[in-house]
Amino acid sequence: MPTIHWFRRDLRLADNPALALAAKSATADGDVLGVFVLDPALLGPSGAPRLAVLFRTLRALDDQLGGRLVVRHGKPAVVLPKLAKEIAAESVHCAADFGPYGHRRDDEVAEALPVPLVHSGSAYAVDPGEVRKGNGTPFQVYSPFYRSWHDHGWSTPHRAPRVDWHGAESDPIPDDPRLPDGLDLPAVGEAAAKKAWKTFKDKGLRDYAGSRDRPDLDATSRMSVHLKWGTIHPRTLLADLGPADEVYRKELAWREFYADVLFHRPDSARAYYSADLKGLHYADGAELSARLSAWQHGQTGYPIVDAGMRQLLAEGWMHNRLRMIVASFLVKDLHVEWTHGARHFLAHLVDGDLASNNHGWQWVAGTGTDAAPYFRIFNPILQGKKFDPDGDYVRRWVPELNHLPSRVIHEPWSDPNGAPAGYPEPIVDHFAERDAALADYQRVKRSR
DNA sequence: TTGATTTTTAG
DNA sequence: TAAAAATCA
Ligand SMILES: Cc1cc2nc3c(=O)[nH]c(=O)nc-3n(C[C@H](O)[C@H](O)[C@H](O)COP(=O)(O)OP(=O)(O)OC[C@H]3O[C@@H](n4cnc5c(N)ncnc54)[C@H](O)[C@@H]3O)c2cc1C
Repeated sequence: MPTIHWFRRDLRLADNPALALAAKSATADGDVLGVFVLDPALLGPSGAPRLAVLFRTLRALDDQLGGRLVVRHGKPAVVLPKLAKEIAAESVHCAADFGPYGHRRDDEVAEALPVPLVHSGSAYAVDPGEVRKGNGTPFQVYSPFYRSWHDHGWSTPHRAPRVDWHGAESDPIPDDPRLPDGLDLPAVGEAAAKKAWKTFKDKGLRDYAGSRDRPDLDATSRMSVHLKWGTIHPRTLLADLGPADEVYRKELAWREFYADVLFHRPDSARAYYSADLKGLHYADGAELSARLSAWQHGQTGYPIVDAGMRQLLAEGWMHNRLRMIVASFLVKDLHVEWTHGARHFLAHLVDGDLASNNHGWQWVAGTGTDAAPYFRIFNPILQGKKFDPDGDYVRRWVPELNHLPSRVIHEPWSDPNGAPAGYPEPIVDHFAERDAALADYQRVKRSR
């Protein structure tokens, strides 16, 4: 009898424990049916790069399965039972999916299925919820989590199982949405992920610690999109790291930390982890929409912010340093509640992930666990000068400023030749807004 | 992990 | 004058 492997965020064959189990469980030379459920709730309001990356990843997987990947539109709790009956499957296998809806949705699926739903593995080296403090409570601070996580360890990667793929009727994988002209999305799929990792491991890892904060250098691994859809598993990355690669390992551990936090506090996906700052004054009405729109379209008049936001719209990716700068600017300079920014990010990032994104935002907004204190306010001019010292990153994304010398590119209004035409004036005065944010913070703190 | 600004001090 | 240290949110 055949089994079903339900592909979720594990769109790969190698080191996929659930798939291995599905293959092993198929009795009497049975085979495995691989299905991906295109749940509208999973996609949400997604930008074109994000959708294109998913569809391309699915196409790559379909190729690996010799065209046998079964794609079905709908809710897992409806699609999977139907499919299981259709092919008289013996069991359904999948990786555990953590997050606000993961478990609840899976209970629903398990209940609706005529056969067992078997979980194994997850998208993390250490499953969320697995490491805890000595007293059994979850970690709230990163560094002790890291030590415990590291001590816990993980298995070495396994090879892809040999699988005979079972066919069934499939909905077509949707065509790519219209993309901006000349856009180069990253190559996706398991083979591309492996290749990208090898290139980074050989060429980028050594300089990572020193260059990871420089958006102009493109010195990071860009593995986030692959980790998002599971075309590579973090175990594979971790297995290649030596003692000298501590900095990179710690970044991977942040992803695992946030997943762990979300596991214990599923509500923190959309709601404040800590409600302490709920009383801050935030823009609303017409002011909110005007500011949000200027920010989203990269028209704030702060070059480093605009460069980042334009890259996000165009490519669906932004350097970590830029994510922090633009998030800080939205929350502390434009006084827009972090939830608006998080929604925009999630729709457009090709690596958009509930745990990392929402806790990244809560880190910036000062509402998360182990977050940056609210009073730590980024100065967008200084950040630009420090981390994009020659202005090359800004020039790449803000052509209006192409001609400016490095000296003034992060503050074009101070150009002795006058502010450049076609580029907006600063939407707000950073120093005034900084003072306003601090004053409001004091007010909220006093009132508590 | 991921600041900014002001003040002090070395050269 | 720039780097280091102290202080500030
Ligand atoms: C406001 C904000 C929102 C973010 N949203 C997301 C998101 O939706 N999805 C996402 O994957 N990352 C998110 N991050 C984290 C980080 O910015 C990206 O993971 C990173 O920029 C991806 O590029 P990279 O793969 O080249 O990173 P590298 O520097 O090469 O890091 C390697 C891997 O480590 C992990 N990692 C690195 N930094 C972080 C971090 N701060 N938090 C969690 N994991 C990290 C990622 O999986 C990344 O792929 C967010 C950060 C902030 C500040």
